[in-house]
Amino acid sequence: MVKYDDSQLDKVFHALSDSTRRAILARLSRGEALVTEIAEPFEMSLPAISKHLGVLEKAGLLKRHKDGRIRRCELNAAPLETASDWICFYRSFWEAQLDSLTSFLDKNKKEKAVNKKSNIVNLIKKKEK
Amino acid sequence: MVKYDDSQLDKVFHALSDSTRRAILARLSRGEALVTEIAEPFEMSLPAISKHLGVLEKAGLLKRHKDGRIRRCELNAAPLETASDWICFYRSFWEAQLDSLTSFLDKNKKEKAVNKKSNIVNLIKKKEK
DNA sequence: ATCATATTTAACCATATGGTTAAATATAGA
DNA sequence: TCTATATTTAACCATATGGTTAAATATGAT
Repeated sequence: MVKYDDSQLDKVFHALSDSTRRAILARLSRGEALVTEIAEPFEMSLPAISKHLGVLEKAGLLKRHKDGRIRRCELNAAPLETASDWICFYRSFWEAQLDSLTSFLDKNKKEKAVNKKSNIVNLIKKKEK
Repeated sequence: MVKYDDSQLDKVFHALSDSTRRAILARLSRGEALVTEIAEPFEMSLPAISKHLGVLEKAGLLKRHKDGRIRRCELNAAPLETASDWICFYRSFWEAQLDSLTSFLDKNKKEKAVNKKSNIVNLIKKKEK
């Protein structure tokens, strides 16, 4: 297993563990926004939002650009790659649980096979709908 | 953006936000284990480990099988798929930041293109080592 | 200079978290 | 039945978290 930066992962996963913060990231995925704009859809005070932005910033997921009186907030998705990599280690486990296609896998080409299987599984899911 | 179960994601990401718990999952990825076995490498009391197991269990990442006096713990990676799906929405963002290959992408085949690009990026990374 | 706007900081509060030790529980074995 | 083993529960503690309101700060506009 590859070695990850524990304290970085702590911060990123913690930042993602709150639905308000996930919603803020979703908002920023549609483009930069001012603090006030970010806060608007939430029934929460501005200081509360400001704290959430701080948590996201410390996790490296958000960058604040001071621009006169206002402050533009920008998504910085890079740290999500580390989180994604960490989770991906477990992909073969959840896919093995999902069904029994795993038995077809050529263990020497595990990663490629897993990707192929993933596509098959998605096709099956779509047909079921 | 697809709709996710917020409280489920809250629990899973929170469970992942602690390095002890991530280490426990890593241990379980090598196979089932007893509570005592899980606790062994940590400089922490058994009740502390027991609490961590509780957090993982509530997130659905761990299953405990009572088997006489002992309790076997098993990894249940399924909830990680939801977390992975959530994060994957942002893949194009971190890849766009990574370099400028993005400009080659056919926006109508974004997902396929992103996968292709991902491979290219990995190749480049390997060459750099 | 004054006032309004955008945002953060400070001080506070209730609850959650991550740890501890000691006691309780359940079961295996002598 | 008595004792040792495996694990959880209870009670406690310090710190962190997520929220509040009020005050401070910084800048733009009149």
